[in-house]
Amino acid sequence: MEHPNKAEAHHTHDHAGAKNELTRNERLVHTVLEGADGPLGAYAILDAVREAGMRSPPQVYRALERLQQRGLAHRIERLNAFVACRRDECDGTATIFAICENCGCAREFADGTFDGFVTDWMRDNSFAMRLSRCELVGLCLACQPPS
Amino acid sequence: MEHPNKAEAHHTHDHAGAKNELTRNERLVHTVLEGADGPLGAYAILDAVREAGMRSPPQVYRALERLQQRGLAHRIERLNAFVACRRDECDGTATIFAICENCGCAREFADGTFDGFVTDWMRDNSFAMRLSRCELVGLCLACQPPS
DNA sequence: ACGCAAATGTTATAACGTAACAAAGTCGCC
DNA sequence: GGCGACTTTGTTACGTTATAACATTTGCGT
Ligand SMILES: [Zn+2]
Ligand SMILES: [Zn+2]
Ligand SMILES: [Zn+2]
Ligand SMILES: [Zn+2]
Repeated sequence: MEHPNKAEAHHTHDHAGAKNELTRNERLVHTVLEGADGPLGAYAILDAVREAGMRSPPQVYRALERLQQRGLAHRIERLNAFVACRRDECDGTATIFAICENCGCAREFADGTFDGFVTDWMRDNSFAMRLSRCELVGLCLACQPPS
Repeated sequence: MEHPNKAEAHHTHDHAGAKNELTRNERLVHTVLEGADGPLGAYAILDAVREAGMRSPPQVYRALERLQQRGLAHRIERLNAFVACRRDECDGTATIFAICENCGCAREFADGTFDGFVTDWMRDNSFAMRLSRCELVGLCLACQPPS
């Protein structure tokens, strides 16, 4: 049983500042994610940046990894896809997504009650948490059948 | 943007009852998961059941899908791996895992505070939830460096 | 110019998952 | 028993997602 994904959550500066420190490839990928209307798979991103000069999966995955470290992008585990973070204060350690099964939209938010639950649980159970991920799956308002 | 994973959460009977309704392949896969000391990837499961006669990935994935529907197994998104559920009342709609990055163990639990947060949020935001998944990532007690 | 570290580029391959179709088992019904 | 409908199983072949390993270039301090 071995493990991946040391990718997330280091720095805690604000997004505006972090965006000015991006390398060329990071900026390319981030721009694509910001312009997308929903989560994008790594290979969809690759297609979008190919003409700008990025041609192979490792280039995209590396950029994504660093964007996640800076809290500028998140991976949605359930979809194997990535989104740009639009919450300025977000450091990527406690994100929640509401994912629509019909249109594929993924709305990111944070919640104090959730944070409290997580904090309490890790204290009570001696678990040294590095980050938490919560994914709510269902239908967004626009996709629900008329009442 | 298209979507998968209609696999979860139908029936709500208890596990003991559900286990007696398993087909041959479902039972094989479930037995392997129950005997494992942590999450297993689909191909690891395949290796474990090969001598019993299951020889191809679709067979394993089909069994896993039906075990998940019955609440007898869960997929851990972050690990692309599967575990047997050990909570008798679990229907798979609101599971929480604490995942250790060092030893790979995944402890499943439920929590009333979390359920309340989820219920409130979906009411306040008109989101028709089908299921929720929460994955806490860090170090389990056994894997934490000595204080 | 030289040395070093970070970033980028490239190839090949590993790991995870599914579509599509064929064959065999199960069960009720005439 | 024979037939039809449905479920389960078996098999091939492929699609999608992710990473290992190594080469090259870039930026920068000395
Ligand atoms: Zn965020
Ligand atoms: Zn929707
Ligand atoms: Zn469970
Ligand atoms: Zn551990």
